[in-house]
Amino acid sequence: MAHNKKNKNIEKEELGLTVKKNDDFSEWYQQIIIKSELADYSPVSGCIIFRPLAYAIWEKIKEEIDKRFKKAGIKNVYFPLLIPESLLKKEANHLAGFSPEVAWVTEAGNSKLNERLAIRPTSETIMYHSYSKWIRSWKDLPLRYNQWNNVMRWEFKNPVPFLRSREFLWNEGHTVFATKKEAEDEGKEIIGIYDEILREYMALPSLIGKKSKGETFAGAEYTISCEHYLPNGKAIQGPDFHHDGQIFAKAYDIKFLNKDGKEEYAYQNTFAISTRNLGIMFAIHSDDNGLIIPPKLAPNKIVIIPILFEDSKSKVLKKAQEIFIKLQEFSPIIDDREDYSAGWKYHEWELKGIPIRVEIGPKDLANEQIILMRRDTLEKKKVKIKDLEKEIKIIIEEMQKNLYKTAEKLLKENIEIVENFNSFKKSIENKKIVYAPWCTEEKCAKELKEKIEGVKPLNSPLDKKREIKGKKCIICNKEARDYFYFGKSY
RNA sequence: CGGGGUGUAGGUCAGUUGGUAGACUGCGUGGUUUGGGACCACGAUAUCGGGGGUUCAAGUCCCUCCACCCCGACCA
Repeated sequence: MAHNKKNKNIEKEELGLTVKKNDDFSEWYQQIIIKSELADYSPVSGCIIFRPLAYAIWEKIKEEIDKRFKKAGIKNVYFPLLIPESLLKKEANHLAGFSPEVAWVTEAGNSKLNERLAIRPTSETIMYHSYSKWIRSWKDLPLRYNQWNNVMRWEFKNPVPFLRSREFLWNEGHTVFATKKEAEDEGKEIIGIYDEILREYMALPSLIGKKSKGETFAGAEYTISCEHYLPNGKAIQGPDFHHDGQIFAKAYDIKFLNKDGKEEYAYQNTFAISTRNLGIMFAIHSDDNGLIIPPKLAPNKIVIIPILFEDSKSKVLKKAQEIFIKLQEFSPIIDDREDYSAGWKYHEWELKGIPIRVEIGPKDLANEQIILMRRDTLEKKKVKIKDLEKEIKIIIEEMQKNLYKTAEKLLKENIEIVENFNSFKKSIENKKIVYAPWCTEEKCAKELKEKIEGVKPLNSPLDKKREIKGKKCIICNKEARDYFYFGKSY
């Protein structure tokens, strides 16, 4: 009956995702985030609430990176949230880059402050103020500090959970060296750490390369970035590393006496990975059934669902409990709620991205087996209970690899190499990232942006480049100086 | 910040020429169920985004502010 059909539709709308990833990415993404209980909106526009699931994933990422930073000799510190306006103003480029999106504290209680205080959009200015006091001699170097904190950038575009929020969490590494070479060498180490975490934990490939002049961090000499490709055809920047040369050192007076007793400005780097990468990861891996979390990052890797019938309930529950104890290392969830059907639970946990489901029912008891379902392929497999741990470990490995492979395929299939403007335009219209020769002049980047909305140079790979000799810039047709990736940016 | 759209129960939405608040879902309790979104009964839940105005009467008309969504300039 029509009435029933209508009810059925509403029911579906309620519980699961109502749109497909390929049909309406933006709506799909929002539903993934809200319905899987990763995050929720807050009363402050652009500031989201990290619910336990999202925060646990972030904690794990943070833990792995932090471990590697510490091993590399980087120490954690904490600097204040508020930065006096006078300090923020010291480096002109840096200020120009951030001032449009700085939030200010102007009052305390009923009294106006003498000087406005910026809520940090990033901490160079306040940290370097101290650095200039702390660094006196070559013996004080290198100084390698990092902080895990929140920053605020008052974006005017619509906020999107994780991908573009006004407050976000990140690490900001701020290091100081006596020589340019030492500073630049650190770049390889840091990008190596970020890349490892992206690949091994988040199952995300990226395009690593040097940013163009126009896209370089405000106040840096150059920027190395990891660029990702989102399923909606947009490119988005992940972790980055900036070599500041002596620019900040000169603005903030960070000098030291070298071994010859001569005064020198220090060389600096800054680097960061933010909670934006959570959004990138959720967007790339998840599907029409809901969230998919790479198993290495999933706080609960397994959900055990006992199939309960009146006559066998206690036996099945008992076995499920045994398995629950046996699988503790995977921090399992046991869903023994009696007021929901098994099918309902399957949908719920798929939506929430639990990597592996263990089904156990009366038919399985006799054979000492269970059914395993993996979230990425939705494949089911019968497994003997004695082989459970072994099989789960295999599936976790395979799933982690498979997610990476699928993400890599998405990235590779969406890169096209072009050498003239017309095919460039066509590729961009087809939502590709384009690899093309460029004269590297900023006026060409500007012209490009005017000709094709939202397109910008992403970066230029550090190695394995194509031969640039003899190639022409796809915009001005003059001699090209480098190959760059271009794309519509998120 | 510019252009467009939307705000009614926790969620999705209905609400006719203005006449005083509805559905489904979810939530609570009890019972029957449970191998891919089961069912029955009862129950709680709305300052109709906020403020102001027109009117005998406003969810409905007008003004204003706010929030959210889409598209742009900016950005991790």
